[in-house]
Amino acid sequence: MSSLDPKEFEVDFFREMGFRRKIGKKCREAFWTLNPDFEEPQDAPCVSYWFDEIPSRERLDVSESRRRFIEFFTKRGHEYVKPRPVVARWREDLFLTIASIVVFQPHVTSGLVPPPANPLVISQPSIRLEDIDNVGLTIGRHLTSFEMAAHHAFNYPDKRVYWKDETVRFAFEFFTKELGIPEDLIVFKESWWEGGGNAGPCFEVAVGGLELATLVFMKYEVIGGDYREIPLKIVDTGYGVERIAWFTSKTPTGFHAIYGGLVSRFRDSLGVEEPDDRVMWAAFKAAGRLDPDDEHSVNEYYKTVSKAAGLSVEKAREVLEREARLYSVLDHTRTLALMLGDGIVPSNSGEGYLARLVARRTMKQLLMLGVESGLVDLVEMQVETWKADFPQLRENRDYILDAVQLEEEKFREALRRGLRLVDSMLRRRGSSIDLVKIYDSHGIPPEIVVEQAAKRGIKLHVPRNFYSMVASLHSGAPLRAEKAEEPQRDGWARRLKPTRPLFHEDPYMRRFSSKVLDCRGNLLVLEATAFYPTGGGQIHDTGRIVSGGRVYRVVDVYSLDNGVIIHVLDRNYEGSPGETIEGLIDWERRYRIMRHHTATHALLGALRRVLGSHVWQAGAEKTEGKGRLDITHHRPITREQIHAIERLVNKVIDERRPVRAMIKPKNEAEEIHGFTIYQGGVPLKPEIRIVEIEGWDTEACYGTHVSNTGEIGSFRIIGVERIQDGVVRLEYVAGGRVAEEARNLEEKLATVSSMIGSDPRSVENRLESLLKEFRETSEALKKYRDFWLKSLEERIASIEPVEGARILVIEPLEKDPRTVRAVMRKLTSTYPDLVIIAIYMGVPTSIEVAVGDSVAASLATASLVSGRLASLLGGKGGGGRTFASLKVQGPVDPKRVEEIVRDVMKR
RNA sequence: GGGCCGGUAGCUCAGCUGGAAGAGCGCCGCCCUCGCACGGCGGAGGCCCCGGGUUCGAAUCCCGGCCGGUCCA
Repeated sequence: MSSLDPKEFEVDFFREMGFRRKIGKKCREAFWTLNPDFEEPQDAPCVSYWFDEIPSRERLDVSESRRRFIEFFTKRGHEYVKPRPVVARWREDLFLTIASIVVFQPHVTSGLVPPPANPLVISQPSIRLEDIDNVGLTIGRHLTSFEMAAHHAFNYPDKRVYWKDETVRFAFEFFTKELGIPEDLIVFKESWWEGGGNAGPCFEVAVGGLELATLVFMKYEVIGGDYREIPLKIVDTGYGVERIAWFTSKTPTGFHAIYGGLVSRFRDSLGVEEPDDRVMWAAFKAAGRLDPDDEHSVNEYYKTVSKAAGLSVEKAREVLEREARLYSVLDHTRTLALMLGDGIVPSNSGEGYLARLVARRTMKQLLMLGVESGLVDLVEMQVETWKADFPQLRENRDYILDAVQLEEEKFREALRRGLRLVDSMLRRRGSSIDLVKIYDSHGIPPEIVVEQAAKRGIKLHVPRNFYSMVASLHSGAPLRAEKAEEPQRDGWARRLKPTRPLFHEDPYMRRFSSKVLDCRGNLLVLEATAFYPTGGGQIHDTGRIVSGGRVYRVVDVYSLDNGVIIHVLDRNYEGSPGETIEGLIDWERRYRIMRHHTATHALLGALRRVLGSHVWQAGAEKTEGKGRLDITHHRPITREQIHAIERLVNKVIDERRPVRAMIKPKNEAEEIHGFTIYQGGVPLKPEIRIVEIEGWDTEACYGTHVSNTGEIGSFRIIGVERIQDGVVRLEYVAGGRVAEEARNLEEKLATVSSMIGSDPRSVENRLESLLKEFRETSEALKKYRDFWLKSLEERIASIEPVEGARILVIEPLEKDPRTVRAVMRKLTSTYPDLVIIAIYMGVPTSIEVAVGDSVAASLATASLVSGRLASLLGGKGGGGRTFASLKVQGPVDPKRVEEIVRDVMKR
């Protein structure tokens, strides 16, 4: 926002209290304060940390900080809302929950769905990975995972809750009354916030150098660089729970405040010696001014600490670098636990990659500390430490540790592979090897390569802008040709009213009548339809539409965003709007699809029970022939697991559980069933359709289902395949298709049996004897080859040499030129004076020439022989010193070939 | 979803400026030994991922696909 209106920041409270607006002398930023001595807005990197000098009433750890905040706001009319997972399952445009407002985007912020409470208070665990490489260095300012405590108010045009003035008062009261911070130390800096398509003015609240909260007043929508005021005005605050803990604890680093006793336990496991208190407090004082992205600032930081603590700069750097690694391991392991605890499966794409990224950055830090393994133990300590605050860590403990274990193994494997490669590069190319390329293609962090090179006595160094070099490698022209905009054949239908979905009212309806709403060409829109449109992983129905004695086939059905369902007919519709038609669904097909669809839900329930709750649907398709479900899972599924899953689904079928569909308000559905309902995506509607298999599985779903699991009949998994790292695809059949599948297998077995002259009962025995026969034949063939070789040698013995070369022309019976070549090679290496010509008669005839070493040296090379042959026989060819080949169009007389070769030798 | 790297003997890989498929380890047999290990000699083991193309000739070059790895959205 170029022209920020200063009026945006004038609140009654400031006037009442006598706050003054100032501009920072160095920082040039506007701020509000009661303190006549403040000349800067009191946040890093503008001023140093000095909050250690501000007395705290009491020391609050993370849990207590959170509790106090929530209590403060619930006492002031805010309703508590439970935090959501750190994986933003309800967002299609975001992988991780990066702030509390993300919880309400986009459905609440756009006005589509009311907030779950208003005003509300929440403490939302959030993950941000942008600054992952700075974590540790800034001793607590940067974290990859943190809790954003927040109170939100949503002001609608017809319902005002509260706005800037009240928000600022709350902040002031919380900091002064609840935390006991002196009034004149609190500073409100004017700023501007943007994110997730929204924007607005904000205050950053800082005390003693540490920013503790941001108060955002979201009132604009950002559309292509333009700011448009929106009717819904949102108070979006963010208080750093970890910062409150740090502020009140007065520890030299944030990590000491957040992790408490875990710091020394990690210190012991990683072998990082505890530095002198003086060094740490010197770091504290200097860290506020540190800009971690600026090499110069980082060097200044080490210098400042070394001076204050009486150490050499090298020593200060060494100590602080080791400390930074310790802290980043503390931070990353908690982040990893949280990500896995909310069910992320590490992989090489999507949010899975982000989990892998965190795991690998952690292992890199461990390696740099000289620690080879033990990530699992560290994560386990985090789970133990935080399980009361985040129950998902306790619930998914086994999965978390197993996934970490696997990641550790995979990284070790990648490292082993990569390092071997690096080694051979170092040997071949020395110091000119490309660190960026090695990282990008093989995942070996540059620091590790440098270390490896040092072992071989080669000095390399990591460029300062290493990661931006990696980034620039990826920015190169990803411009793909935009898909040619399909001609909008159905634009006219966008203005129609939504089609009534009869398939929801009665999924068993197979014939219906309705009025034609509109039609163009072969596209037909009805008032109501029982034809299911492709969607939610379920394929569309087919069938017939009968009108005025004419019968049309329905070949495709799809729906527009506005709920209008379009039937695609096999030919142009000849009727007109208003007339009544009759629709007939291809019932056998539809019923199979329904069974596969309900089977899919039953299967997912079984998968989550057998494999764990990290299992999420990653894609699905249900057709007449089979069901297909892709799930997130880190390990290959074993045969035993497949059997257990299959048994469980069949049990659910036998239990005849009722299947119910119902429409529920979004908030209520989420509250009752949790986010696991969003397996197949997130419907952006205030009310969503829920399909529930009683006591087994509940999902938001648009599809048609049978009314009782008993109708699925039977279930069988017919295929399991790993389609990418972290994703497994299952294919399965239900009902009558199970018998068909069994029949097909049986037919195949019968065919195979008869192909080998047997029957299904004795097929194994027959195959065994065939294999034995094959082995014996192969051995016999080998003997004949030896025999052939011997007979050739006899012939060679009787050949009259020409100019000292013996010429042998053969027409091998062998089809495989490789075998013949082996023989030719063997002979020419045994008899260096030998020239062998092999002729494979055919169209075209191909000829191969092998020349013994001494002939090639003194008389003629193979390429010379083949060249002569080619020019005299009318063919093409060439070759090397001892071997050559050529092709000739028609048949060739071996005698003539021999003559030509003799001539070549005589020259 | 995209970029990059790779797919050759059971394993690890070399060969990749086109010209007769290789090494080390492992396996089998023999020698050595009372026996084992070591050592020595000999041997078996290959759809060079698949499909097209270029070429007299492709593991090697080109195009497409499959699979794996990796980085980034």
